[in-house]
Amino acid sequence: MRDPQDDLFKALADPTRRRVLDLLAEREGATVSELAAEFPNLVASGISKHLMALRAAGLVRSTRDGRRQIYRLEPEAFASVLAPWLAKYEPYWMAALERLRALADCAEGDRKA
Amino acid sequence: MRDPQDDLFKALADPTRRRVLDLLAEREGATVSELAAEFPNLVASGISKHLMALRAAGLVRSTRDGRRQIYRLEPEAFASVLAPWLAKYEPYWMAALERLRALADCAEGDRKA
DNA sequence: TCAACGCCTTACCAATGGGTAATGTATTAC
DNA sequence: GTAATACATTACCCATTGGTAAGGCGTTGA
Repeated sequence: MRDPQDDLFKALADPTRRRVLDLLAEREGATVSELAAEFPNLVASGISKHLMALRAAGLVRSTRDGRRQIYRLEPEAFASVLAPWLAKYEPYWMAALERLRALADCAEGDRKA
Repeated sequence: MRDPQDDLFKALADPTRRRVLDLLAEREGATVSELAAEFPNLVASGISKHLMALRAAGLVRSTRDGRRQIYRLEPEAFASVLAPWLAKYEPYWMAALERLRALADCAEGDRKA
């Protein structure tokens, strides 16, 4: 896998990896063991492998702190790979997004009523 | 696979399927054979399977026209699945996106100079 | 110094998934 | 009616991948 776009989408294809991203978005940095604690049905080494994939895709970044390794979200891949890809379909989903927003506004109106 | 988010990201994980989406975005609707013609190293039935996956993910929609089947982009999945997912990371990649835009502006400035 | 810790790496297994080939099913053309 | 077209579907093969278990390497604390 050399294509960064392919790396990114392959990395996002796994639900465990998406959950890891969610956790990192909430916590603003976490160690492997902290993340592994959130996955009772998984071994720590498995999380490590997932983090490798996320790092290869440029979605996370790791810094050493003693014997621990802190993982954080790396927004660069979002901007340099995902955003350009999304831009190609912008005319298509913009319209649908507007409809979604209208629906949300409508639902909000219902709650207020 | 029951989770729509999982279906969508799994569907986007394959480069052939992303290319199909690109072609559909350019052409505004195409048949299976038209799409298959763009993939010399693939058999038509393979394209059909990919289109099934894309349809299951809600990324494309198909309408019958006699014995042909026309496939189009379905923006609904973009808006109802992808957009909410992106929204969670908006604070992260917004900053990076701004930097990217600044870089683009810089490059444009260079070309003008 | 040495044992425990935190993480990475490797080897390996089972399951998934992309690919083809063959068959089935409408639909069109002759 | 019959043949050809346009896809869908099924069965099957092989490569990839998620998962575990075991071992390695650097770091920390006694």
